[in-house]
Amino acid sequence: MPELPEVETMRRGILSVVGRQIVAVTCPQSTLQSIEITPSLARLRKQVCGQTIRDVSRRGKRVLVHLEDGAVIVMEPRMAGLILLDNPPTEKHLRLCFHLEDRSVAEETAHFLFWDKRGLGKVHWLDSSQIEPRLGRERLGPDALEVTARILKERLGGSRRPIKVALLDQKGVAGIGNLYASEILHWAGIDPRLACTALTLRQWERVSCWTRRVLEQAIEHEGSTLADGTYRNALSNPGGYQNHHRVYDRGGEVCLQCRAGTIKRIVQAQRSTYYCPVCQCRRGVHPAVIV
DNA sequence: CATATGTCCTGAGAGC
DNA sequence: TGCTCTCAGGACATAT
Repeated sequence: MPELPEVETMRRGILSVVGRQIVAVTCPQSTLQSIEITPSLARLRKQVCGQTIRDVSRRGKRVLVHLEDGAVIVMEPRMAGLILLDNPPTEKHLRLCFHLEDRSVAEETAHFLFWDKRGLGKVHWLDSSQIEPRLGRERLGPDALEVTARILKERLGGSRRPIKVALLDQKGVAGIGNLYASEILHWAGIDPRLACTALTLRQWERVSCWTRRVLEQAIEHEGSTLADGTYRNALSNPGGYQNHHRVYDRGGEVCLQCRAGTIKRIVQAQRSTYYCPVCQCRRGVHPAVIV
């Protein structure tokens, strides 16, 4: 579930590791299958031990830990991964521990952790020459916090796919996932089934505007912790944006915007989409552009 | 080329 | 109670 707001919250949560040196990487005992580490755990260890962390950045839904030699550790939480300073929800799902040099200051963390309940997450070590080909514009679109109407129309406007499905494609725009795609389109008042080719510039303006607003608001609330309780910030505290959801997982409930419509759940590209048929469906739209 | 579908993985919850 | 089944959706591989 972690999307841009959750991943950004994790990034901010571990910023205190900047300036610290990694001294060891351990793979805590687990009865579960190991997550994918590339090129390998041995190589990761060899390359990062002794390196000082220069920065922690984010690209879409990935966190990049920048090392002094120009390489990066890329952490992908995917569905159920967390990047933590402490207090993992379970010991069982601890996948990687990056140990930091001991400064003998009790308040300072001695490590940061990669925890993953389902094992779908990934950790990569990339040298400086691999960063652009793996994470550059050819592979991932511009960050969703930086989109404009012009960028959206340029990158998605030619697609015949429904707008909701196109927003999930990380090659178009990076950072939007299933939850926020529904939320953004609800605020923008746009039918999730509408083909990208049918959107007007005015509608792209609404999408870009609400993309930034919804994601920024969600970051302010430190992301969304759903009913399963999996998502946590770096200190293992839940987020708060779930209390502000307008449509996601609210199928059958009354629309909080118009108080008239009932939130509908449909499936698009094997994923749930939630929307309000009153707020988000314009009369007079030709049926052919609803895909 | 664009778009669609299958796959990985575990835990939660439903139904019997 | 404990079993089996289905579902959740990130990103990418493979198919159309």
